[in-house]
Amino acid sequence: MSRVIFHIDVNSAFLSWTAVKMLGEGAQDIRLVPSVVSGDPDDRRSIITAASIPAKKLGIKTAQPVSMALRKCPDLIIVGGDWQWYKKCSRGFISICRSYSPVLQQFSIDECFIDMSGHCTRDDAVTVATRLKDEVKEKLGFTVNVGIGSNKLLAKMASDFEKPDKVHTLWENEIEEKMWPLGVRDLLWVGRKTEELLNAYGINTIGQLASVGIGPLTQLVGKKFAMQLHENANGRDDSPVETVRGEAKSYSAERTFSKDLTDPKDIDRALFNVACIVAHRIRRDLFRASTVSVFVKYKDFRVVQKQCAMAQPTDVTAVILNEARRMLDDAWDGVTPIRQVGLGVSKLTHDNIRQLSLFEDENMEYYRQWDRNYDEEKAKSEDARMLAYEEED
DNA sequence: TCTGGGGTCCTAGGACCC
DNA sequence: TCTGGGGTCCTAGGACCC
Repeated sequence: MSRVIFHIDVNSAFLSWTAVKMLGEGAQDIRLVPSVVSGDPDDRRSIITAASIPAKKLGIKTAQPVSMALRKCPDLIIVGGDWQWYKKCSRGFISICRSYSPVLQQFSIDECFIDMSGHCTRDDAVTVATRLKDEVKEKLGFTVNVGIGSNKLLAKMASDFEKPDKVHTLWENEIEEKMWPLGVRDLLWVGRKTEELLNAYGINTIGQLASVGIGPLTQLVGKKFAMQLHENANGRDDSPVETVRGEAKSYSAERTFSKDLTDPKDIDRALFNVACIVAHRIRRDLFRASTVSVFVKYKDFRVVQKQCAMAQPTDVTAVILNEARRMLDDAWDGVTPIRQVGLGVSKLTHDNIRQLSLFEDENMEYYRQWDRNYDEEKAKSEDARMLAYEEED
């Protein structure tokens, strides 16, 4: 049976959302001038999260360092992000999409797929998609692109065509004309490394990739990835629109320093901070973790990672931090300057069985109380920020 | 020019078991 | 003492996504 899938993508999401918020505060519309959103506008090491179309026309792209963008456009407007506001915008956007079809898969904060099979036909798909996009614009004040196809891959490729505020189709009979002339990099799952590899073998367009046999492709990228690339380049994808989001498999947090650090005290302070954040998140989601990992990134971007399995799963900050400290000692020579430090947990479980251990740290109850205090403070400050936006409604 | 932060999945090698 | 082969788990590293 043939399906009708929409992929809906907010145009320059963080920038559009920030623009809507600033318009409400009486500011100019930053979408109409060269502007960007970045993590910390005052930090030269931060990178661009979203750029306006006028900024993109000057060669400013997402993921570029702010310092580089400033060279291209000295009077660039740089604004910081506001996560609570973005979540509110995202909820409004998803809720409108869901009213068109309950079979919805949220792909990220600003993208989703909906399965429109049964809600519209191929013939009126563009009309319905146009109505959806106009409804978002009218009710929420920002624009989206809608891509339409018979599967998720084609829909997603289609939404990436000309922006903003557009509806595009990519049906099977349009693949040759609309998709095959594109460079391989435009295909989902082909990043910089794979592009370089394919180019080195004379495979430059998606059409060329589509005609390469599985055998030669397997030699290049391995069997699993070869199968995926071959199917996708030919426009095939039978994955369903998944309405239930799977549970998280890992949590992590990292900090990049404004200057590379060598003082163990500074590095330990950062490790402490990320441990608090990660442990708080797993407690919030009622998880315990069995594996802790720590990583450092050096000046030259070389990354060293250590991971270890714990005797029993835990959600206690102090326990996680101690493992991380031990591994960091192992990973870092104590001399080489460090750019970034991170901590992650995985092997998550909801089990709440605490095995009695003869060697349980006698301070454990103190640690748990410390965590409860931390969680309370965190909840209070988050409620306060959220409330600021809820009151506007 | 000099590169954030948060995730997922895959691969390869070694340990260990049968 | 030396040998095959399969399965699983662990760790390290690397690719990709937004």
